[in-house]
Amino acid sequence: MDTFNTDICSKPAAKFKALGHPVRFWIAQQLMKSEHCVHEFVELTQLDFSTISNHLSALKAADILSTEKRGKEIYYRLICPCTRTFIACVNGKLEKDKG
Amino acid sequence: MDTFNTDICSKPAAKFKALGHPVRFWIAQQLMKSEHCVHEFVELTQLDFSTISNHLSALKAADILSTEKRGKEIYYRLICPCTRTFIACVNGKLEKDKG
DNA sequence: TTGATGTTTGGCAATATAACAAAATGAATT
DNA sequence: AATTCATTTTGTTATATTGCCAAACATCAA
Repeated sequence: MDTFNTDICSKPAAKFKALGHPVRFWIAQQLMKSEHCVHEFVELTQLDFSTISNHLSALKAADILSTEKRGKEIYYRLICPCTRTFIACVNGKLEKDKG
Repeated sequence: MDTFNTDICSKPAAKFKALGHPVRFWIAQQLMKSEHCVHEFVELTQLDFSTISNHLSALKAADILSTEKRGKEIYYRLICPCTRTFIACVNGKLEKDKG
């Protein structure tokens, strides 16, 4: 076992923390299928633009999302495929638990 | 895209939230290699027994850990291998970013 | 009963947090 | 240059959480 070291564990933990909010988890889940831009998320949540923007910033700060500007819009997408895998697995487990 | 639904997203998000704390992330990481019991974590963190116990409870409540009692001790282990995979991937990414 | 191993509860102080509104940015279009 | 559109940043408020410790409680084995 390793001795616990805050500095070492804070960064990876922050990634999980970023996904640990219903709205942010939902966003990541939507991005499993394809990229999307801010106003699409706003429409489907009924939340304020700024609220969604802040959630997206949080995910980006945790290096979970990347952005690309095309035309007037900014497209968000998942950086790491393992996020997809883990989300899928978590969802799978939850499905099983139901039945 | 799916409409956002709090009920649906809260449970999976809670799993991420559970891992979104440095100490809990570290615990999960240690359990990637082998099972351990409470006092081992206490020794290596210098935290109170109750503090560690609460962190373990949080992870268990999120269905990330399972327990087994053997003799005097209670052994904790990771339930889902995909957690291992995701942690390894997150760590790998962070390693890359450094270099 | 005693000792070892964990859990639960209570309390506190600090911190975080989510959300909205309004102002600001910046690119693209006119 | 001015305007418009998409998004971000800032300010604020209220709320909730949370992490931690300490002390009490539970369980089991010797």
